[in-house]
Amino acid sequence: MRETESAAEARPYHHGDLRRALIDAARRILETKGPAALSLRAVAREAGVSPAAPYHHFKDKGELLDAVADEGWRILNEAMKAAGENAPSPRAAMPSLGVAYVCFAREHPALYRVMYKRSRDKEALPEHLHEGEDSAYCRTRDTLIAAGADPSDPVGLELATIAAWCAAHGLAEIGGFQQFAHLKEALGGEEAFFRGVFEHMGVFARGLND
Amino acid sequence: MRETESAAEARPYHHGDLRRALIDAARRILETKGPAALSLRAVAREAGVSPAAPYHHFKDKGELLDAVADEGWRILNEAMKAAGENAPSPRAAMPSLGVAYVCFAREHPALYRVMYKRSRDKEALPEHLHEGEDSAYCRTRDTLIAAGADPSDPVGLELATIAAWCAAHGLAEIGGFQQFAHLKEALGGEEAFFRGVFEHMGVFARGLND
DNA sequence: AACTGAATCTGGACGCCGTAAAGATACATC
DNA sequence: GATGTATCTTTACGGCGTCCAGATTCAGTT
Repeated sequence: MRETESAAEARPYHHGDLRRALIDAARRILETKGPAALSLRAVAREAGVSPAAPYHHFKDKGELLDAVADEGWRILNEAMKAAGENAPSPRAAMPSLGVAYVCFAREHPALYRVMYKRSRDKEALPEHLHEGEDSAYCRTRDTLIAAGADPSDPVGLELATIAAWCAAHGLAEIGGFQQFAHLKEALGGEEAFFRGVFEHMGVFARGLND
Repeated sequence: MRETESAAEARPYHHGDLRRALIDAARRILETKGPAALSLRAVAREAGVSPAAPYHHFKDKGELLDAVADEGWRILNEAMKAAGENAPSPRAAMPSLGVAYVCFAREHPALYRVMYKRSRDKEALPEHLHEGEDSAYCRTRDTLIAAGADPSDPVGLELATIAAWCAAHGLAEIGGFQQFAHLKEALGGEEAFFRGVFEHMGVFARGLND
C-alpha cells in the first residue's frame, strides 16, 4: 500500500542485508551507550526495523552477540598481527603483542566485554583463535619461541602461552580501574603503565619460581 | 487479618533480618542457577517476600549485588590469608597465594563473576582490598617482598603486585575454558594446571624482558 | 506475464524484569 | 494506649526477550 515511496525515506520492506546492518547497529550502540544499553530491541530500533525482525537472521540475542564478538576477535587479531610485524626485533615482539592486546581492550571496552561475556557463557574461546598461523594464540606461541622459549617442550610452551594470555587479559580487565590512575600519571600515560606492568611480570614470576 | 498463624508457616509480617536473608538468597541462587538467574524478583521470591521488599534495604539491584560481592571479597581474603599462613616457607607463599586465588574463583564462579562485574561497572576495585595488613592486595605485595622483590622501589613493587593480580585474575577467568581440558588431564587435575601456568609465567616474562 | 512457494518483515501478545507509589501492618517510644 | 516510623504488600508502568499469525516482497516456473 505504500504507493508514493518517492520521499527520501524509501525504506523498502526487505532490507537487503539486515544481518550486516544489525551487527553494525549493535556495535554503534556498544560504542556510544555501552554494553548495558545493548538490547535486541534497541539494536532493531537502531537498524530501523521491528523488534522481531532480527529473529530471521539470528536464533536469539546470544547469536547476534556472537557475531559481534566475532568481529571483535577479528579486529584484535589484526591489531596483534600488525604489532608483531612492526616490532623492531623478534625480541621486542613479545611486549608489543601484549601492549597491542591491552590497548585494543581499552580502546573498545564494551566490545571486549561482549567478547569475553560470550566466551564465559560458553566456557570456551572461539575456535578460530587457535587455528592457523595468523591466529592470535598461535602468534603468541611463536613469538614466545622467537623470544627464547623451548620449542621442544610442547606442554611447557602451551602453559607459557596461556600464562601470557592470562597476563594480558587480566591487565585488560584490571588496567582501567581508578586505583591505578596515579601510576598512569606517574609513568606518563596508560600505555606506559601497561608496559610497566608487563615488565614487572618478571618480578612476580621470580617470586614464584626460585 | 492473619488470625490463626498457628501453622508452621508462621512468616511474621516483619522478617527480622531481611537484608541478611536477601544476601543469602542471592548467593543460593548464584550457586544453584548461576548469574543469569539472579534477578531482584527471584531473590525476593527465594526469601519469601514481595518483589518490592528489597528496596527498604538496598537502593537498587546494584546495591544488593555490591553486598553479595563484598562477601565474596571477604571469603577470597580469608582463603588467601589461610594460603599465606599455611605456606611451608616464605618462598612457597607466592604460588600458594595465586593458586588459592584461582581456586576460589573456580569454586565460586558465579560469585566471582558478580564481584568483577560490579567492579567493572564502577571501574574500581573495592577500597578495602587495598587497606590494612590483611587485605589481599597488601598481602600479595608483602609476599612479593618476602620472595625477593625490592622494597625500596615503591613503583616497581606496585607494578609487580598488579602484575601478579593480573595473572591471577586472567587465569581465574580463562582457566575454565574447555580448550584447556586436555592440559588439566595431562597434568593431573585443575590445580596442577593452575600451578603449571603460574610456573610458566617466568617463560613469558623472560620473553618479555631480556 | 501470471502463479506459486519461500524468505523476510510487521504487529501484537506473553511473561519476565527493575522500579516507583500508595496503602497495610507491626514495632517502638512515650 | 496513642502515635510515629520502619517494614512489607499491592498495584502499576515501561522495557525486555521471544513467539506467533499475518502482510509483503522476492525468485523461479510455466
